Amino acid sequence: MAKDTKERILTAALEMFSQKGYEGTNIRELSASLGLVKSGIYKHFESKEEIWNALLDRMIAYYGERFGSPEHLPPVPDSPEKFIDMTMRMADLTIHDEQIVKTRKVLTLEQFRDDRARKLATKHFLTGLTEMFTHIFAGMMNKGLLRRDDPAMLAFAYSTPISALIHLCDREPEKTEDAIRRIEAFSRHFIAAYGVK
Amino acid sequence: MAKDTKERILTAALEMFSQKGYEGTNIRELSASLGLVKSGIYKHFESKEEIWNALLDRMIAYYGERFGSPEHLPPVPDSPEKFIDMTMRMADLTIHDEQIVKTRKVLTLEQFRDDRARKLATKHFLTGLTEMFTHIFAGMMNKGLLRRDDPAMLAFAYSTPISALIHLCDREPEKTEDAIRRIEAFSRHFIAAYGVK
DNA sequence: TTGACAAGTGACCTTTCGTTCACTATAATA
DNA sequence: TATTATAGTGAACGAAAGGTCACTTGTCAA
Repeated sequence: MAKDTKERILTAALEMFSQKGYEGTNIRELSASLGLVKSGIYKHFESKEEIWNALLDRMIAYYGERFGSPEHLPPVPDSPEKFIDMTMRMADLTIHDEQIVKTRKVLTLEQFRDDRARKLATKHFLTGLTEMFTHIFAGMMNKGLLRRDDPAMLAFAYSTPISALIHLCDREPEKTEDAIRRIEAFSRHFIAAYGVK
Repeated sequence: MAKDTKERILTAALEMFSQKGYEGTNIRELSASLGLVKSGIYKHFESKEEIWNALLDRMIAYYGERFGSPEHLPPVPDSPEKFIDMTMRMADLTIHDEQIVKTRKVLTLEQFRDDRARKLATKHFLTGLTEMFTHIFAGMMNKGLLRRDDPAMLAFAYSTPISALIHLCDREPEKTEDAIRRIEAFSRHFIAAYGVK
């Protein structure tokens, strides 16, 4: 039982960093949560900072694989109802997927301290969703589902309110159900305002 | 040189907490930034945690004074152009006022650790602006400046994109100019979509 | 002038931090 | 079977953390 220890350390580090931040996390506790004694960690990483950097590497790579390339863009929905479905599926995933939630929390906590975290935070919190919806809205306009307008502006106007509610879920998980309802209500309102009648 | 030391400590604490977070801040450095030696601080506060709580008290009180009561609501603008002016003045203040910026950063960093910070963060980042614009939009609908619609939904759709750009400024200050331009562009787009022609 | 008190100092305490190191157990390789 | 690399242990380290305390200084009221 060995070779995956490095992975297990990173997983535990994501968990702790997302709850207590980098400074608030200590190696003893981190090792203990893996059933190790603290010095054991140093067989796999040279320092706490190296753990942090490896974790960021993983988060950046994961983001690239998952959202980075055009072929991962979702298909353009061909009805308003399917558009709302897609939004709700995406929201559900991003709110409930533990790894994604923890990644967002870590980026929230470390965005002012680490430059790579800063950049990745902007992608997660702003540009990522906006770019995705820019593509979708351009497609929907071509299909006549949406009024002709600046797709990037619409994408910004659509994704940032949803993003705000996702942050709310991260901060106050007990409001998750309400937030999901509000995402759907907002989505329908948006279609009512910009959809082609 | 004496009685205001408590205030100076809180000011310095806001500065440091906003940059390094609570855990990342140490009392020696904090005192040094005031020209004190660390034990001097303990003449004014019993512990680091008491400084934190006092700072939160101040932030909560300040928020209450400034945004908490109905009489502080801005007047309902009586033209689209004045509405945009008001938005831009507010954005400019909230992006450039150092105390407000530091408060947002502290709340960002400590929202998962401290319950009062959690609640205040939600006010700062979501409900505060939304409530304000709900009032303004209801007024503008009455004046015939805005299409009749759910004012709370419009306020949510209007304030959260602006909030996202404010967060961007906190995170990447070099993008401030661009963000302010985008706030204005969004504001005009919003009026074009929902304003009465 | 003196006494009292608040403000600030510097040495010191304990705890906890990240890190090191000599050692052991294990399991695959030669 | 002997060897060797790998993973994990436990004691110890120096540095830095938060906090205490006896002491000095400066200010103002009595």
